[in-house]
Amino acid sequence: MEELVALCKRRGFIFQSNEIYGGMQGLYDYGPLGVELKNNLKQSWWTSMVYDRDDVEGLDASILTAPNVLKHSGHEDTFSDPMVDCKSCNLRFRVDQVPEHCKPEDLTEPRQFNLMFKTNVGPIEDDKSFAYLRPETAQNIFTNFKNVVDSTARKLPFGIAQIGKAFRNEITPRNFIFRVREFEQMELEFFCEAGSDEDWHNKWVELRLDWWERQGIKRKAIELYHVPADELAHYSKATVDIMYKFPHGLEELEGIANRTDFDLGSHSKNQAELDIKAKVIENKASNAKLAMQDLDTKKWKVPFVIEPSAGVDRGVLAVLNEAYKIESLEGGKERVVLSLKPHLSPIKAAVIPLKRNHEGLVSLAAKIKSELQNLRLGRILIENSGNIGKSYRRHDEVGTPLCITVDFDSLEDGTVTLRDRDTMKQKRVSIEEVKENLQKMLNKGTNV
RNA sequence: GCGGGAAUAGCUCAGCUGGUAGAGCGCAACCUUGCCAAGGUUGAGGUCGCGAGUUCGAACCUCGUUUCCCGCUCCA
Repeated sequence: MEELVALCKRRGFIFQSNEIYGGMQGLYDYGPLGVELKNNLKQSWWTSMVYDRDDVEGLDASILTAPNVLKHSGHEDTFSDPMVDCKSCNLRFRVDQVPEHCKPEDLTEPRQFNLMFKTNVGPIEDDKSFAYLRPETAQNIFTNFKNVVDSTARKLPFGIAQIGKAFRNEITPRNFIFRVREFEQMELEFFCEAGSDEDWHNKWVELRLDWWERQGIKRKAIELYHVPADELAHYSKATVDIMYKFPHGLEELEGIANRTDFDLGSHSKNQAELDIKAKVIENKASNAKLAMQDLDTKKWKVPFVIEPSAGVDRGVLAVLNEAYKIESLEGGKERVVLSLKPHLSPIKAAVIPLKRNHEGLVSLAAKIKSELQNLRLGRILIENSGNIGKSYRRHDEVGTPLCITVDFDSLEDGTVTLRDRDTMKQKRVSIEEVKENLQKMLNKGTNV
């Protein structure tokens, strides 16, 4: 883990937030290469979830969330607890659940552990004018359910996908970008008929495993965890966690939950008419019926929801960890390589003039760079640091799959050297052939 | 939140019993017809995480604090 953290900082993937003022716990910033990697991972998810399917719509909703939403979702009750620590047994309890053997003099003052961030909205600061920063992206998918159905004429089964920031005031952020207070989620809420929910649940577990494999996560580095009944979240009927062998241990990368009709039911008015299976609290604030009408029976039914919910930051960490390799070369040298899948690589290709201050080489390299960039395949970099060996190693370390070297022969015969990151093999091709080589490389192993 | 460890240049680290900071790599400029990180010359970077205290004098001692790591705890 430490090597990975050092590489991330040295090469501009991930920095500690607010570092020049001492840093802030549980917050990280993505640097020049990190933002590319993260965007590529999100794009791959969006492509596979929305573009490649015919039954999913996208959404990008607000982060600031009305208190009513998180009241009826159950978060206000489950995400906010006054806790005390017992100094003699070293355990923490909710104030109302302290066992008898803990003497009052051993207890600390109760402290509020509110996992949801609040912020003030509007000019007046009082108890009523606040909003929450959403603790998950799921809720405003549910609150937009009717909008999406009405504007797209969707029928069951169908899904709504969203990628976005979520915030949790974790007590102990830890393990680099694994557990942080501000993070990004990629969530799909897939709505289906009650009764078909278990089949869809199984299907989504398989689909998600496939996707992670296509991002370079080896199947044997993953274990499925069927969450036992007493550990299930308040909304869940069944949850399967995709556990990945992170550097710090086996932990959750994605959770696929069967949220039943809990959420749509909770956010609906006139619940008694809807035959809701989940236990929901009465809702007098909502003005909507989040249900679908059965055209045969004319009855309104609340769909069940299967939720594959993946952490973007955890995904970045997993992908980096899988790709990170140290190879031993002859002469006792070491080579650090990030064998990222090409579609995830922050830089798709580096164009390197063999001699950095030779005008002919540099301008030909710049021309090639600009032509490749126009293919819109991602970032192409002109690398002009002078020493060819160092340039190759540098790009190995940041995962650039292809290097294109312009030398003196290039000026004569219009050919360049292509160098492959994983095999270190080189081949000579004409400048015209570079494009198709690059394209072929990027198509290899993507989700398309 | 508790216990333990750590923080010195961009990175890795040195700095003896307190006497106002060093190395290698990296970086920048120039030179080098150079294809897998170790060619040459020159140069720019740090007040030693932050704040107090002790002392004639603190990177070094004391206290506090921030951040990171490990173990607990917590973890929709």
